[in-house]
Amino acid sequence: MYYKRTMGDDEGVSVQAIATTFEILETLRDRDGAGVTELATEVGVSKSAVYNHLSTLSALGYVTQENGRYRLTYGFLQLGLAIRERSPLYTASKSALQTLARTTNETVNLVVPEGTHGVYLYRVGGDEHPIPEGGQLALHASAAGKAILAFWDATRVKEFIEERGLPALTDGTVTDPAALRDQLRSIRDRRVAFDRGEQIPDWQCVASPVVVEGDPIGAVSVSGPADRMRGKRLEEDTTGLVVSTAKSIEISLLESDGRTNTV
Amino acid sequence: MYYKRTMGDDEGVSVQAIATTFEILETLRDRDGAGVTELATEVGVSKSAVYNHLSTLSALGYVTQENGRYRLTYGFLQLGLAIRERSPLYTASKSALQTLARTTNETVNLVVPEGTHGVYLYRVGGDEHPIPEGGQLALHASAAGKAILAFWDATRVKEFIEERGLPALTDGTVTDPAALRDQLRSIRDRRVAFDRGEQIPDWQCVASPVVVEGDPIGAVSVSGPADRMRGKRLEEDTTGLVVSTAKSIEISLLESDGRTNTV
DNA sequence: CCACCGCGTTTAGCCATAGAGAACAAACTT
DNA sequence: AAGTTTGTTCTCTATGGCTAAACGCGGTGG
Repeated sequence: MYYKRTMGDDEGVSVQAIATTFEILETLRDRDGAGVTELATEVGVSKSAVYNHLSTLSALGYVTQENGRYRLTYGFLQLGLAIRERSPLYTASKSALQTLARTTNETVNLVVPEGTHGVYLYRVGGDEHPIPEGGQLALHASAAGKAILAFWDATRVKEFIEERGLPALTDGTVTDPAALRDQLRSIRDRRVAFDRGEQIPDWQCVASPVVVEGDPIGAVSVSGPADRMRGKRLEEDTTGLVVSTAKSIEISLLESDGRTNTV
Repeated sequence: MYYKRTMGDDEGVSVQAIATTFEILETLRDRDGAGVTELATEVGVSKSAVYNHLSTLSALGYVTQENGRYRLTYGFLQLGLAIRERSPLYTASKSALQTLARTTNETVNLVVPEGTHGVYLYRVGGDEHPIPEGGQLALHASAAGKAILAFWDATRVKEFIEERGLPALTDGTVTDPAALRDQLRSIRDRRVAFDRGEQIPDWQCVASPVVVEGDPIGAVSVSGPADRMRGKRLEEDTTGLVVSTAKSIEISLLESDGRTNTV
C-alpha cells in the first residue's frame, strides 16, 4: 500500500498533516457534515487519523460534533469575514452596491482577483447565482473576470493564459487567445465587459472594473438569467449604472486612501 | 528547553501541527498579515517550522505571500460563507433583516448560538458595531444572547453559568445568577431582551429570539450607540419591529421547513 | 432475544516527519 | 561597505502522527 496520497498534488506541501486537515475541512464544507468513516475513505487515511484531526479541530473550536456527525463551526466565518472587512475596496463599495442592487433589482457582485482566479467577495440582491458568495470564478469566462484581465499588462495576460489555458465552460466561452485579446482591448476602452452565457449557460452578466493606479483591484457586476437580462433600454441602463457605480467607488477609494494599500 | 507550548491549552489536541497552524492563521487574521520571524516569536516555534507551515498553507491556497508579508487568502471566505449559506435561518432571515435595517436606519444583527457563545452570523445596515460580523459574543451580556438563553431549559442555563461564569464586561453586566434568571423569565414572556451597555459601554441593543420547536436557534437584534437609541417612541417602535421581524422569520421557517434541520 | 454488523472511540507501536538549529542569501539600515 | 534583519535552505533526530487491530455500543434483522 504505497501510494502516499489519493492524488499527487503535494507540490510544496511540507507539513502533510495540514494538507490532510484541509482535505477533511473541505469535505465537511462540501457535504455539510460527515462521519469519521466516511471522511477516512474520502480522504484516504485511517479512521484513527481522521479521528485525531477531528478531535483536535474540535478542541480548537473549528468543528463540532452533534448527533454523531461532525460539521464545521462558524469559526471559519470569523476568519473569512475578518479578511473581507479589512479590504478597503469592500468597505468602500458596500453601500454603493446595495443601492445598485435596489435600483436594478438584480444580483450585484463584487469580484476581486486572487492569484489566477477571481473571488466573489460580496453579493447583494439575489440568491439565485449558481456560484455562491465567497466562491471562485474563472477570469477568462466571466464579465467581471474579463474586466479585470483587461487592465493587466500584456505579459501578465500571456502568463495567465499559459498557466491556466482558456478552458471552455460553455459553448460560448472565449477559448481563442487572439479573440480574448480583442475583447480585452475594447473592454479597456469602454470600461464594460459582457458575458452572455460564457461561464454558465443562460446566465448573463455586465461588469465594470475598479482601477486604482492602473491596477484592477476588482470589478462590479450585475448578473441574472438570460431571459430577464433582455431589452435594449434595460440593458443600456444597467450598463450605465454598473459603470458609474464602479467609477464612483474608484473615486471614493482615491479620496479616503492616501497610503493604505489597495484591494 | 522543555515547556512545550507557550500556554498549556492542549486539552484534547492530539495533532499538534494543526494547533500550530491555526495559531498562525489566527495571528495572520488579527494582524492582517505578518512575516516569518514575527510569527515565530508570537507562536513560539522555530522560524523553519513557521516557514514550513506557511509554504504548505500557501500551496493549499489559504495563504499568499506578497511583498515579503504573508496574509490569509479568501479561501476562508469560501469555507465560512458556505456554512452560512447552508443555514436555513440565514436564508430565511436575510431579506427581512435588510428591510428591518432600512426602516429602523440602525444596525441589524442575526445572532446564533454555538456551544456556549454566540456568533454574529449576519449584519446589515451599519459598520460601526464594535464586534465584527462573524465575531463571537458572550450570551449573558447581550440582548441577543439573553434572548437565546431565555429559551434554554433551567438545567442548561445552570450548566452554562457553571462553565462560563458571568464575567462583567462593563459596569452594567448582569453578574448575579438570580438576577439573570429573573430577566430571562421576563424575556421569555415578552419575547424581547434589552442591553443597555452590558456588553459594551454606551452601546444599546434590543433583541427578539427565533424559536423553532422550543429551541432558540437565533435572535434578531438592533443595536446602536446609546445617544441614538433614545426616545420612548423610537424605542417602542423599534422594539415592536424587532419582535415582529423575528416572529415572521419563525413563521417562514415553519412554512418552508418540513424535515430539514434547523439552525 | 441474540448474533451481527456498522459506527465512533481507544489503545499499542513503528516509522516517518515535523520541528530545532544553524548556515545561507538577499534586502535593508547605518 | 560593514552590520542587521529578513526569508529561505539544509541537516538531523526525537517526537508525534499514523496505521492497524481491538474495543464497546447502538441498531437491525433473523
